[in-house]
This record gives sequence, structure tokens and C-alpha cells, in this order.
Amino acid sequence: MLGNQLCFAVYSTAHAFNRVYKPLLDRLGLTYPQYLVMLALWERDGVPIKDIGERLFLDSGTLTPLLKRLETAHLIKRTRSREDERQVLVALTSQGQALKEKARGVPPAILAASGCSIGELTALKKNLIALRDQLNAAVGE
Amino acid sequence: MLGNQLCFAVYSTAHAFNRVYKPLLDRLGLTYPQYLVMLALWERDGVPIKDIGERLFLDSGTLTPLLKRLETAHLIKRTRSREDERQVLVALTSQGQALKEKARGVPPAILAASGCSIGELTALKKNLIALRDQLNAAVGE
DNA sequence: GCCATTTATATTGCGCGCAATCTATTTGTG
DNA sequence: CACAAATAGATTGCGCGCAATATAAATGGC
Repeated sequence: MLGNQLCFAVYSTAHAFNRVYKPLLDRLGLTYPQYLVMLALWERDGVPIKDIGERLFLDSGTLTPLLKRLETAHLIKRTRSREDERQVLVALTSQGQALKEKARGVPPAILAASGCSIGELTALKKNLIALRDQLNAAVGE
Repeated sequence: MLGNQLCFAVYSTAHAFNRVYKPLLDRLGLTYPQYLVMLALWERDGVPIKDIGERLFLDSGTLTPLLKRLETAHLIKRTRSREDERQVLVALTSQGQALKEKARGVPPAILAASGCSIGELTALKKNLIALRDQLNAAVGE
């Protein structure tokens, strides 16, 4: 049963996080997955979709429509690469860049809602990432 | 950033778990949320939908169609309560009961894929549940 | 240089997950 | 008893998340 219980703990914690993020992200006009994509682009943009997918563990079936919505919201621009016509490069617009400032209040609010110390959260994060990487390795056999 | 990183760790671990569960649950004809409902019913059935929702942190918008699919698959039966006509009671069919045996191999397989010791998983589960409950409390203000 | 293979992205279909809304009961208050 | 409020569940709409498939461009072996 323990595997089941742990998985449910992860599953239900993910939903709980979503509920905390939602009112904060509503003000930015983003969903949580869209916020993740923006976080990735704020770190490095002008990149192919593949690159975003690898960083977030998402595939084109998820990203293509999501990126279209971000483009409709004028936060990003998608352009076919010249060197490799298969790739679509994703770049932030000025509005997309500007949103980074508006989003600055999100992480502290999350930290406060978690009610944990930095040390606890860091340890938890480390353990989760190790578990995730182990699970992903197990899928690849 | 730490709050963001932790949430992403939870989010991506949930997806990784899903990828590990999928081939195991495909053999049972269940999705992971359906498996969760079955786990809940194997512990206690003949209960109103509300009861399942509280145990799994899910609402009727999610559960109503999911339960309809489980009923179509002949794993459960839904009947209006006599005492309180607002309630719909969910009971396992004999097939639903029998599936419990077929599902017995799932938890050990998950445990093996996690590559962690029982102690590590128990500690991680405990920390996650504390975090989840804290987050849920923060949403309710 | 040709052609099979690989790679990047797009599309379709299905099942969540949740907000918002609706209906039908039940409960609580006077 | 009447009637407002609360409660249980169903419905609708939207955005993931992913499998399966399709398309088009690049690559590699001969």
C-alpha cells in the first residue's frame, strides 16, 4: 500500500498547490502550466519547443495548443527556424518580458502559504526530484 | 524561487508516477483517478459520492462522469438513497470486488520502480501530507 | 545523390480537474 | 406550516496531459 499512499500524497499535494497558485495566477491571466512555460522562457527564450518540453517534461500535444494561447495573449511569438525548418522558436514579446515583474510576488506568497521553513522545503524538493528521476528512469527500463 | 521549484518538483513527480502506473493500470482497464476511486471503495463502499470526494479531494464535476464510466464498465452501481433523495450511493459490483485481487500486484511494482527504501518513502509521505494539509488550510484562509 | 530513418511539430481524441451554474431535496427558522 | 438557506449531485465549458497518428524537414548509410 505504501507506494499507493505516497503517490496519492504527491497527487493531492499537486492539486493543493494548484489551488494556492490559482488566485495569484488569475491576476496574471495565466494557468499554472502556462506560468511554468513563462518561468522557463524568463530564464532562456528564443528556444525551440523541444527545449521547453525537455525542461518541463511536456510533449508537443500539450505545448502546441498552450503556446498558441500564449501567443494569442501576446506574451510570446512563434517563428519557424531558418537553419532547421522543423523547429519553431519561441520568443517573449515585450509584454511577455514585462509580465516577469508582475509575477514577482508569486513565489513569496507560495512560500508563506506552505508554512514551512526554507530548510524543510529544500530537503523535500531534493527528495522529490530524486524520486521523480528514479521513476522516469524506471519507465525507460 | 524555492516555492516555485518545490511545486514543480511535486507537479513533475506526479506526472512521473502516472507514467509508471499507466501500463499497470491499463491491464486493469483503469485510469489513475479511477484506480483511486476503486481503492477508496475497496476500503469502504455503499457510500455517497460526497464521501468519495472528501477522501480524494475531488468534486462532483470530476466524479460524476468518472463514476458513470466505472458504471458502464460494470465495476460499480449508483443508486439514489432512500433516506436522502439528494444522495447517490456508490456500491461495488461483484466484478468491482473481484478487480481488487487483480490489482494486488500494483503496489509492489510501484515500490520497486521508486527505488527507495520503505523508510525514505514513509518520511516523504509524511512531509508531503503535512505540506498538503497546510496548503489546503491556507486556501481556506 | 538517393532513400530509409530520425527528428520537430501539429492534430485528434479521451479523461481528468475545476469553476460556474442548475436542479432537486432537506434543513433550519420563525 | 411556510419559506429561505444549505446541501448533494449533475451539467457545461475550458485547459491541460498524453497516446496515437500525420506531416514535413533533416540526417545517415550506401
